Amino acid sequence: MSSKNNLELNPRISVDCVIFGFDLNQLKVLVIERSISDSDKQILTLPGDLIYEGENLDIAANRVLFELTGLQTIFLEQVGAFGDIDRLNKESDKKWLRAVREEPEARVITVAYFSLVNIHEYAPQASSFAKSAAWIPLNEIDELAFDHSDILQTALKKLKNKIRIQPVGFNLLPDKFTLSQLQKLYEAILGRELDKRNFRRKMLKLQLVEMLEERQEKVPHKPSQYFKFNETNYNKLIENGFDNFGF
Amino acid sequence: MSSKNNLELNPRISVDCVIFGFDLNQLKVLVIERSISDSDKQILTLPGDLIYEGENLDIAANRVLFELTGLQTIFLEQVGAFGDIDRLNKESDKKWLRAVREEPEARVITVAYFSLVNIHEYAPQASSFAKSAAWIPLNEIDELAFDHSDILQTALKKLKNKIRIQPVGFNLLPDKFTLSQLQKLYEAILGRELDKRNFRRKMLKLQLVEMLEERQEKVPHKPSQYFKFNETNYNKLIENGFDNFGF
DNA sequence: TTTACAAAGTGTCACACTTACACTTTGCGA
DNA sequence: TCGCAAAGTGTAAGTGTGACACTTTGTAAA
Repeated sequence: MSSKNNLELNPRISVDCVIFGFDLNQLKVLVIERSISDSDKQILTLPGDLIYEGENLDIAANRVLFELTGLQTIFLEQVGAFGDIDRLNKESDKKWLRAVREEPEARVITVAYFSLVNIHEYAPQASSFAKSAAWIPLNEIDELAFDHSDILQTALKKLKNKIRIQPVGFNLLPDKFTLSQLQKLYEAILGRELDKRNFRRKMLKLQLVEMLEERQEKVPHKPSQYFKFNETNYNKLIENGFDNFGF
Repeated sequence: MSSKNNLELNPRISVDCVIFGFDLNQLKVLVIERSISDSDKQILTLPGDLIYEGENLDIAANRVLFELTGLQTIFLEQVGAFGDIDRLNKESDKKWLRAVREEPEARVITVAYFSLVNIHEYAPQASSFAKSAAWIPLNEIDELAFDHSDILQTALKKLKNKIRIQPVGFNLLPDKFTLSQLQKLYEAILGRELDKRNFRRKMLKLQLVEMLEERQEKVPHKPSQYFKFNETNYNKLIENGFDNFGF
């Protein structure tokens, strides 16, 4: 088996992470601005890299995410594998690959993961590798390198589906939050507005949240109560889902 | 980079298929009984194999499925990637790998797909490679080789989730079928019994099915009407999903 | 101190869907 | 003609959804 042959036969494996964050207002995504050394051409990518020899996929995903952004100990859920033959074939992307990869022409199959984090607990730290990691609002991202737009869209679809049947928000919100903030999160994910009264009724009926004594201070309007998640019920609902599937 | 090093660095990629079939009574899964030449030791696996150089994942999945079972032109939906370091490390599995694979010790990451087929339209044909392909009732499968039990469970979970929000059955049932048969399918997937009247009401209200003129014949009881899927509404519901997500 | 502002918070009604439940019908075959 | 076995059918109580508008309250500016 020749070296060239071998190179083609055995694709490299990478992992890419779609990290959603919420700043109490907007849904954002963590992206890496990558540039070829001493040039100002930049490409925007999801945080990702090749896995190591003998490294489990989910461990690799956590490692790569940490190396590129400083984010750690995150629960990552798999989105799927993306392996189209031409996924790295855009000319603008190949330039970057040639500058950085040992075997820039090699086929790479990537396994994508996604997660939700509280944006304020996780200020990304750009590593030396990436020029910078940054939170970008979902609706301001127009093009990512490689097939990363595709990966992002698939992850977003998964998140939208997830929110139908499981509670979401524990990882995206601070310990105490207002119901309006939780509602904004749902609206950001679902991409449409919800009725305030109906939303509150639902959340309280599910006993997903509990009212705290504390309320907002120094806001120029009626201060809202703070709530916290009821962890027991939250986890129960994660297990069982909260719709009845129509039967 | 040494050859050995290279072998470890670059995992092989395979695809595995979880094919669900329904015989109007039970949910079954297509498995391959694989044996090491002239021995009677057998292992049970999902249909799967290594992908070719330069072959897209979903095309590989269709090819491998066809080669092993004769099934063709099937819509395959991705389940995910399975890449744990020790997924091929059971001693009983390694024996088979050593007999069949060029590099039996190489790491293999697999991408799993699943699909639903009408069991009567797709009688699997064992190829020369596999000793035999067979439909086995879901509840009679106790152990599969490698991590294939894990893959099967993940695919089943995906199917259960899918059925909540999308119609299912078009591919699993013959052109004409009775509502009891459709109900049995749902019960098989969900793993619990459903109320006959409520089930019918729901299916008819959704306009998912249409009553045909024809009815059963020569059954030793009141013959049932045959129904067919309303393809337009079926596809519409696949697009939009049929629950309201609670909001 | 009064006033304006801005977001919080609250209730109801009509409607649709879900759940639980038992008897009658019908064609075949003995 | 009788028995069987599965098909087929209706209703009532309860629960969730969707649409809708006004009052409350703390802050900050006048």
